[in-house]
Amino acid sequence: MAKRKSVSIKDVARESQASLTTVSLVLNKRDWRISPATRERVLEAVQRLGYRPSRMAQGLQAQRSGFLAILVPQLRHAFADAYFGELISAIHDQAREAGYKIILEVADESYLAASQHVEIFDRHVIDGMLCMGVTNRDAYLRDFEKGDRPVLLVNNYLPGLALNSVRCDYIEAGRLAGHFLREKGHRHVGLIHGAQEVQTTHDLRRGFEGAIGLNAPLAADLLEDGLYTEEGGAEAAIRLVRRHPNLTALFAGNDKMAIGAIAGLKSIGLRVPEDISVVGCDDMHSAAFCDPPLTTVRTPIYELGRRACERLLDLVFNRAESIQEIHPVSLTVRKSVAAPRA
Amino acid sequence: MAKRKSVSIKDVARESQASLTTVSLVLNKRDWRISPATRERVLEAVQRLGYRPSRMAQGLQAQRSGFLAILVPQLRHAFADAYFGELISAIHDQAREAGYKIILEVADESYLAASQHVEIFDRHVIDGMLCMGVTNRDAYLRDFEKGDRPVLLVNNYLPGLALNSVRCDYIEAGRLAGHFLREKGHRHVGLIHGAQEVQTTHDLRRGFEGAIGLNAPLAADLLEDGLYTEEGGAEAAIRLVRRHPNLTALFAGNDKMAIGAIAGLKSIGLRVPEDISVVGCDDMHSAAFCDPPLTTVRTPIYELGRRACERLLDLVFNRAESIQEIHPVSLTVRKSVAAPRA
DNA sequence: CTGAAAGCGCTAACAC
DNA sequence: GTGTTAGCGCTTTCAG
Repeated sequence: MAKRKSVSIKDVARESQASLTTVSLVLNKRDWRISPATRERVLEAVQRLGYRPSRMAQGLQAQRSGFLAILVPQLRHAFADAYFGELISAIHDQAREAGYKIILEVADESYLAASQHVEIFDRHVIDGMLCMGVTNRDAYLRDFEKGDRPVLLVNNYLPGLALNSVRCDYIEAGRLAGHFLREKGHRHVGLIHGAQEVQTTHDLRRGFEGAIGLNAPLAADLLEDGLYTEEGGAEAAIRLVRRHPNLTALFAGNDKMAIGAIAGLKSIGLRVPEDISVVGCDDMHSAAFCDPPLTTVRTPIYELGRRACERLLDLVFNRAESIQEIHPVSLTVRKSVAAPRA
Repeated sequence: MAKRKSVSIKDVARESQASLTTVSLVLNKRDWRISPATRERVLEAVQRLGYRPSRMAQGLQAQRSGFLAILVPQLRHAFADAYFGELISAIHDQAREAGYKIILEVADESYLAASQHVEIFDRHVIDGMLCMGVTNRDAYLRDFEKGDRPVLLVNNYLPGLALNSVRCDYIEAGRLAGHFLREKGHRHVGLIHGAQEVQTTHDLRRGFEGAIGLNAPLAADLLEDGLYTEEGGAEAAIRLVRRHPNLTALFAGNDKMAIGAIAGLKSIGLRVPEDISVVGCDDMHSAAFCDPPLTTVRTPIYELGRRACERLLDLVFNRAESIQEIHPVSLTVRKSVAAPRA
């Protein structure tokens, strides 16, 4: 591991018979007053020595690190998840175009106890932060309410808190699913929702309730928490149909639960969609690939991730003060919904 | 977005009537010669002002950034993948314990064309790099062969190149799968492999061939490329059974292809495992959740990721010169294998 | 057109 | 015990 002594701007200056200033000016295209000859010499030296400016030194000088953090909640294995993965991928792509790098932070208990989410700003490790998978219980988000740090929630929001947010319209998502099922003739439907502490869970339910032709909220015994997981979705589905054998359709708050629900229903001898229909939400890659292919509400996660990153940088560079964006959703029809059995 | 002027070590020095040195010494626990009274004053000032040392400035001084990169290949949406996700999660967890942060880099064409994979070192953005999902065609890896930069391949290796590597034993993985199927009585088996340019693909095949009781390599028409995807696995499975209706079992090089294969087989009216058995490789989370639950070779991905990160830091801190580690695998038996039909 | 010098925030020899 | 000072590598006034 031979320590390669890195070449600095000084070396370039010496080699090109120019001063530090001159080299810096040339490199930063502020060279409109530098003579072509000098510029050539500098550029040649840069080339020859393989000089690359240190980003740490530049950062120190500019008081900008060039990093953005993605904060994800503690999950079994946080990044092994298609939903988060797609967001992360999108954010990365967008950040790169802006010359920014992405760092990953997991907001687990010890992390928050040590106030790492704030320290990462104060220590100038990052210029901005995107928070994914937040819930109403994430008290640490209050630390960002003053708006003195560029922070933005991705695809969620917290009713009480004034936090920047870019998200999909989950009321409309629920409405689309409910409307589609009603049109197909379903009158007895159940809902497998995600965590109650996630605001979009409530939005989704409200939209759904309105669209299936209910004037009142869905009865509590037509709701089950599917924990956002396949396992949870499977168990929730089984509990629902055991309790209400006349159910003809289920709507799940995300595709993972929907896919789990299908597996669960099959495991107790029900056919999808012949005996019971299932609608998901997200339109993840795997939604097209389960059996039967899933009819689901498409929330444009990738596009949303890019947009969130774009807006965060607006915050970082003071091109925006505060952000609230709600993006439209649509319905992807596949094979998991049929008319109710006679 | 009020620009919060961050408090520096100077402010602390002034407030605590001490010098920069003293403050620095106290903060870095080199304070064995500082008087308790002074230390108290300093600590109090630090507390009161909410001082946090700038990591950029520290990095500049120490010539260490405190960042590690994870380099992943270009994928449709790179991070939306359970295999990579689990590795990333593991690496993150390990890095955190060492006070390191993880940055994500995607090795797409434009990235490599610009030699970003090298520049990120030269610009002191990172102290080390972990490469995931590499193939024999990744020519850029040669740039790391000299060993002057701390780089380590995760769960793969390249036969021709002298690169650090921490990986699972894929020869043994193939052997375990083959042996299990043979024990169950299978004599006509097919293999759905991953990309030929991935070295472990060959290891897996060699191990498999040996164990199913072949003296020669598997006939070419018993092999299909499943592209590491569900779709690819499905198509490969269908092609194999169409071509050889007497096949009683399939081995897939990863769980995604195995799950796809099961879906594909079902779609043409075959039952798993009654008509045909399927074995996967990885033991991902979803392997327990398909229908039927997948019998698969467990490659301890999470543990491997942590270990890879640990060893990379050994490289970074010159505690190791070069690294080659091969980790054991095991078999997880579920429901996707039965004895061949009579 | 070009260069000297200050300063970003921190650490560590080397005084005193 | 504590402070002075010289960098780490870069950008940017401000003078020539």
